[in-house]
Amino acid sequence: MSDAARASTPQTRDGNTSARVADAIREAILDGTYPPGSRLRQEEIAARFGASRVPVREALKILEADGLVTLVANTGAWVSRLTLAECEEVYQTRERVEPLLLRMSAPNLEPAAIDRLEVLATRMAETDDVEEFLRLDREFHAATYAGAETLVLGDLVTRLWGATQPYRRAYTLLIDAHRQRIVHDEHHMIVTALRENDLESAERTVESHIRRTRRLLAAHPEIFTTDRVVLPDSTPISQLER
Amino acid sequence: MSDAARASTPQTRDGNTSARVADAIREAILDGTYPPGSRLRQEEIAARFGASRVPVREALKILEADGLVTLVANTGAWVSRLTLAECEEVYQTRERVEPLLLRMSAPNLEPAAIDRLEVLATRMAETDDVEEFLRLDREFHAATYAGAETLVLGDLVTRLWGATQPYRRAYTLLIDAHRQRIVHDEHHMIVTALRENDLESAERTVESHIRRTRRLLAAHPEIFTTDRVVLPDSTPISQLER
DNA sequence: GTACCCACGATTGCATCCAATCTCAACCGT
DNA sequence: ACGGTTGAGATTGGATGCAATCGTGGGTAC
Repeated sequence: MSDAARASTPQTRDGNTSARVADAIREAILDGTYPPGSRLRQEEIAARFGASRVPVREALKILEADGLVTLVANTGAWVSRLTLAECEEVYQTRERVEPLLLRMSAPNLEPAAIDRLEVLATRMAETDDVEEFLRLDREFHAATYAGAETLVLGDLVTRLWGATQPYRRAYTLLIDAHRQRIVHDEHHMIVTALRENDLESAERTVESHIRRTRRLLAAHPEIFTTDRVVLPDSTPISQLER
Repeated sequence: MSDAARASTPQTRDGNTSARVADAIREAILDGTYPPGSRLRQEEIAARFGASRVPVREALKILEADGLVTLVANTGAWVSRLTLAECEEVYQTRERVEPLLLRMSAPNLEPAAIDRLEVLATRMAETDDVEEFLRLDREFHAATYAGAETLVLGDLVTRLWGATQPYRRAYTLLIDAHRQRIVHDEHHMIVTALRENDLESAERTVESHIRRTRRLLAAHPEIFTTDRVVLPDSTPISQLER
């Protein structure tokens, strides 16, 4: 264990190192540090977080249950790589589930929260940084669902977002962010529907919002077939380590 | 480690003890051996499966991610207990998701498979054993979804079923199985819709089938508030060990 | 009699160690 | 030259041991 690592977790024991490690790995996967297909070595991760391999293995099991990581017995762990079909499946599921979550959330959204949604949608239209675009998009929809006092469904949606995040990134990198005019229109439509308390319309807008993205992804199958993965800093990795 | 346990897993290592243990615990929860709220002690489980505590802990983490188990740091693991609100949430999610899964499955169901569905529905109407009723119900719907070549969505539905299984049992125990006439009618309606390849109708029938169950559960909140849990063999446990 | 406190046992959390398995490259045979 | 095989190194899987934490019961003060 490195001294630096030990310093960050002095000797206090919070009793949930594995959860912390799982969250950290999850975040690293979502922000593109670990792209799909990349290998996760227990020892390396353990060293990075100043823990032993046991909590790392527990974290990997958690992430496997989340669908973010694929484990092969006695062999190793890789960041899950979705096929186009699986990705479409996730999107179709989101089309059905997220409108419901929005319906549960909407009645509890304060006017101030809706104003903030508007701000987010506008900022999203203005940025041309891909990573910020993704972050804002995520934040927008999360804020949209923030009113739902839900445990199960919120977790589920978070999971579905997580599973498809790398492909959203790949797609956004492919398409110029400024071309996504309609995305911003849809976001503003959602805000309006929420403000007018038109649940029916809000549900339908989210649904078609997701469906449109699904179709666009399906129109770019090369995102799923290529071994080349472009990292956020534009460093191409031609052959992912196996 | 007991000799009996060691005999069942001689010294061959399959490399996925934790997955095996997780499956076994999951099954024990689903068949009512571990009712909601009961405590899961690592050492006891380890002894039961002839493993050390490490794979047991990994299994518990997996089950926690599945929502079947609730872990508290430095304190222990309990079989998750849903509130009525959470249970309704799961059912509402199922109302949206299962019709989709059925739609994906239906085109791939052979006529023979549909015949088998009919048999299952009929047998279900004839039995008066609660456990068999539950088993057949599960099998019926699983067979209904068997045509879907899906990884993500199938897993999701399985998970949702798992989370609510104990409450389905409690409810079924409450209501006389023979009174559930309408359940059988709904099942036969699903079979008919599948046979006639009427996807729209099949989707809607499943949806209202689930919705009806949700409403019935909501009409019996005592299932969720009581500490008394009736085990399948009718052994009442008044106070679950904490 | 009740409320608070402390110490002990029970249980979990994590690190270390060892065994089993896989990977990969060099080697051999054809 | 090419495909199959084998052995060393790398990596994972699991068991044991110890430290930290929590629940609980007994004791004490008020």
